[in-house]
Amino acid sequence: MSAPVSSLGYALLGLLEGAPLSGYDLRRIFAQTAMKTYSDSPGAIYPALKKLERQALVQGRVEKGSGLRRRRLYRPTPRGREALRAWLRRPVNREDVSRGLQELMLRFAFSEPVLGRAASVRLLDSLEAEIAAYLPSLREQLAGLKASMPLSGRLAFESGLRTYESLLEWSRYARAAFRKMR
Amino acid sequence: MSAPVSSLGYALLGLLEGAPLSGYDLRRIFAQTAMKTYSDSPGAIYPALKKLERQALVQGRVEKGSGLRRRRLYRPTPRGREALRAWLRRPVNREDVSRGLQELMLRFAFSEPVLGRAASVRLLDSLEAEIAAYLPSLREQLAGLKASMPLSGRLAFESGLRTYESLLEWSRYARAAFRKMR
DNA sequence: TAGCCCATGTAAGGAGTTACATGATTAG
DNA sequence: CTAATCATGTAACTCCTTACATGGGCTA
Repeated sequence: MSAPVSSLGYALLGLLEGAPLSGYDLRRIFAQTAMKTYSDSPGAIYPALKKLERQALVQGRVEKGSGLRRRRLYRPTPRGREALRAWLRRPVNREDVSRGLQELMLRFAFSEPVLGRAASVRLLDSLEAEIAAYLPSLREQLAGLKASMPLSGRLAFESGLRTYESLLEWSRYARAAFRKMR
Repeated sequence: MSAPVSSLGYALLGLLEGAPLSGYDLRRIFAQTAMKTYSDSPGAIYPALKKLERQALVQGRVEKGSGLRRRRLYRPTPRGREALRAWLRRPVNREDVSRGLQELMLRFAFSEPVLGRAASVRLLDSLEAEIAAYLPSLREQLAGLKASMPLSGRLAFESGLRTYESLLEWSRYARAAFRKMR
């Protein structure tokens, strides 16, 4: 019974699945790329890597090579690879869409290289289903609150609605992209 | 020198500005409305309220009235009202847009009832400026990584781009809504 | 040889999570 | 009178934040 893996933990596992990386590499990725959700602070990354290692999900070893500085490169273990896959295979649920979409998008980003196109499309399936189920309840809520809300509150709410609507459109676009590549 | 106020703290202050509420009321708001970003757990709300009270930003008092259960109703103090205003007046910066838009939207939602339309429009101004400055760097990043990225990674990135593009459109729509109401 | 980037780490503290505890009031 | 709901709270734990510490190697 391994302890639960945090969102940051999965992000690290996913990146390591692509290539062995050091803590410093990972920090640079979070600092420089659009993965701004995750902190690049050493106080976050290094302890997280240690925890994954304690859980036997990754293994770090100091790079031996032409007189370089000590650099601990981490690789996923078989158990780590399996944990990542299980995470990527989880169908999208209400929580995933109602509470921040960035973790979901990270999952989607990793899905194809790790599990293959079919799994990515399955993620899109469940994403569309969840959004389709969520949108009406949001629209209802808006209709109910419209009268009592200040204008800027209503507009902020509508911005949320638009986010989900445009995500649905994106999902269909993503589907088409997968079809084209077959 | 008051200690910093957390995102949750501002959310509470903003809601209390509208009407005096109890911890339980606030939990229900977070649980039932679309403000799913914030937790409705008692272990989050009650300590946060106590902290705000320690900082003299809110004041709680037990409702006296027709034989009711004890209910501690909180109201913002003058200092609390000023802290909320200062938060709402902060112009949008890169961090605000690159790292989760929900807090930003909360600020916008409170802006009009607390500060008035002009302040809401100023927020839109700085939001549009930030997005306009951020988008090109994202597009560049995408162009650079396109080749080395798996398809689902590219698509996830594009979903982020679309989010910002549609936020720009929303901002113009929001502007128009304010003009109409003049 | 000074200064800068590479690279890893720790310590203290803040804030949220889960789970538990407690008790009052209302509905059936 | 029993269950559900209202209402507030605490304790233990985890995780992240900020700030500091350390030292190797490269470049001017």
